[in-house]
Amino acid sequence: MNRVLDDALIYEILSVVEEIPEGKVATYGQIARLIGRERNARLVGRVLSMAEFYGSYPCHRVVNHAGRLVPGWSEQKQLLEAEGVSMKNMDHVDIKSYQWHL
DNA sequence: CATGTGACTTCTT
DNA sequence: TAAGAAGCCACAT
Repeated sequence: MNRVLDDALIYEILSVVEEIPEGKVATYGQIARLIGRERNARLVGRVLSMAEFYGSYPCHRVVNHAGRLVPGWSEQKQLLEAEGVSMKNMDHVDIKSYQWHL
């Protein structure tokens, strides 16, 4: 099993991800900053990779700072377009216009 | 134990 | 604005 990461950290991350409104996207760094771990963006990505194991979360609304989608995840593009998020190109979303702001 | 890679960011040249 | 370096965490070799 996987229990390497702190359950508290996972809860915090998933809580924030769950708060992302429909039609908006957030970056790993932004999430990391919200939970007080600005430099731990990598952990956010790792947690999201196994987020489905913990439950159903809108992890498709999370992209990197450049708006690039998750490599090797073809569904993400369709999921975002279905929410009204425009694509910059094949693998990048128009994060400049759809980034989640508090 | 050392190195390198990965759903990453930010600061500095 | 683009490119390089540093920072940080978990995991594979």
